Amino acid sequence: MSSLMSNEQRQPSAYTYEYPRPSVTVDMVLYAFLGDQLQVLLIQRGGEPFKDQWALPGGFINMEESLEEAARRELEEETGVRDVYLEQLYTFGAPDRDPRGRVITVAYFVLLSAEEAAQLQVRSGDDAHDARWWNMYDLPKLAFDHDRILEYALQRLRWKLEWTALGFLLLPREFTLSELQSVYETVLHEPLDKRNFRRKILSTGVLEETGNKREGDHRPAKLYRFTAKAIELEQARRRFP
Amino acid sequence: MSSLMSNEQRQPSAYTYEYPRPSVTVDMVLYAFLGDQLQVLLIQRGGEPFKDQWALPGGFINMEESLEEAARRELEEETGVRDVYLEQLYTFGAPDRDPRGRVITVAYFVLLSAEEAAQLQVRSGDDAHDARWWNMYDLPKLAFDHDRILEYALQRLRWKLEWTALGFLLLPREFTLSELQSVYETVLHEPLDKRNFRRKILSTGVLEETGNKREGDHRPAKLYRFTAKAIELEQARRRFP
DNA sequence: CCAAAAGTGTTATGCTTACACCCATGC
DNA sequence: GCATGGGTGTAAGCATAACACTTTTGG
Repeated sequence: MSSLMSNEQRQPSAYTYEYPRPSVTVDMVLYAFLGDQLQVLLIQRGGEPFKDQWALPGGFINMEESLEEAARRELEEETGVRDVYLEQLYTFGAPDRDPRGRVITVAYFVLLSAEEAAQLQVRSGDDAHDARWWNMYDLPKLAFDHDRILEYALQRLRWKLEWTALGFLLLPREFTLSELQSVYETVLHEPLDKRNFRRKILSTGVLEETGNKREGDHRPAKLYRFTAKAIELEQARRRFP
Repeated sequence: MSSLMSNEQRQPSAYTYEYPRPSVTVDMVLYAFLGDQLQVLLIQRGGEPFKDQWALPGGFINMEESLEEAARRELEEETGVRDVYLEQLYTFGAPDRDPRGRVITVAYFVLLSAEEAAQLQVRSGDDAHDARWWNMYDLPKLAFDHDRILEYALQRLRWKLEWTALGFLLLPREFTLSELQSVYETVLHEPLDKRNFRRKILSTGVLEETGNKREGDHRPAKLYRFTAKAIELEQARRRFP
């Protein structure tokens, strides 16, 4: 169980263990709401395997950081963003999910506000030669088992919006109720009644008016922000018993 | 990224990698409902670290099995039970959670019926010298970060019973409504109204009468079983929007 | 004045909750 | 016959869902 380095010569590339060990990575599903669409950030792989195919951003963990620290570090290295909403999603570990060998990945789930998505700039790293946002409902073929990870992430996102008021995490700091409704309709993939939506979301007390208006082509709309208590308030009423 | 063995001499204990790798384990939280109490199976460690302290059953994954296969294999090796309700809980990977080095654990969550719990027999393995059920609300000091894992597992179990009708997974194949209510009250840690509980649980259609009665000290009680559709029916009504 | 999006109330229905007494059996 | 747990119904309050028109602005 000891994690000794090779004791003959201190060469790089020499970590020797009594039993075989898997590699462990973190992969991130970054969601943003841009151009009235639910978008996911993918990178195009620059090397084998799956060269030129699209994949989730991510990378190997370091030995001295926690899993969440690894996710936040990779996120900052690859996109420059920090202090975002992030939670662990699921751990994928089928033995054949990576042709290079046994690689277990801990998937994370990130919701970016419009401001965070705008300031994001991809540092095309060593093994990525492109990166861009994709419409969640029109994705390319994906490397590894990343299609399964995205399917799972969409389930989680839907669950979140069905049961909590966290949809505003995907919007700018100030937003209109119509914009918020658009997020819910896009994620849940169904139309919603405007009056019922407004009544329900306002009744939770997580939103407050900013006093400002969104000027546009037509009648200006009131702007809202979410209140401090909103994020931890993942309130949901119970079904049982 | 290659997982070559040492090429000098083919000794056991020689797996050499270019970069350091963590060990990966699975740990299992086994719940059963015994003696009107919510119980958790713990093993007493026979070796260092945390010698003689209580811990969750679990073990290292093999290279050719998936995470869930590893969990089911360990479960069968350590307790003899198979084909149980099992789901992935969360992955714990703080760098200092194991004093022997970097060990990441994927925690699993198991619900045992009364029959499964009864047939369970612990094969005291190499590093366990005792094993027994503990009341979930009166646990000993635990090894590693297993107290955090159990806290998380209890949250998940509560969530499950609040939102689904899966409480019967902890009972025998035939059970009375009072027994089922007792499971809910114990897990949720609050008293429930008998009439409302019965109406609600019966209205879901996941239960059916077996026609048999539980004979006992007093008036015999009708016995129920869950219907086939019950397990996948993790129905819950939405809060938003 | 026209187009476009913002904003607003009411009603019917069904679910939730609170609450108390009789029933069947063993001893 | 009494102690014990099994079994049952109703009414009030609340949340939900369905539904259409007026308001405000820009061009």
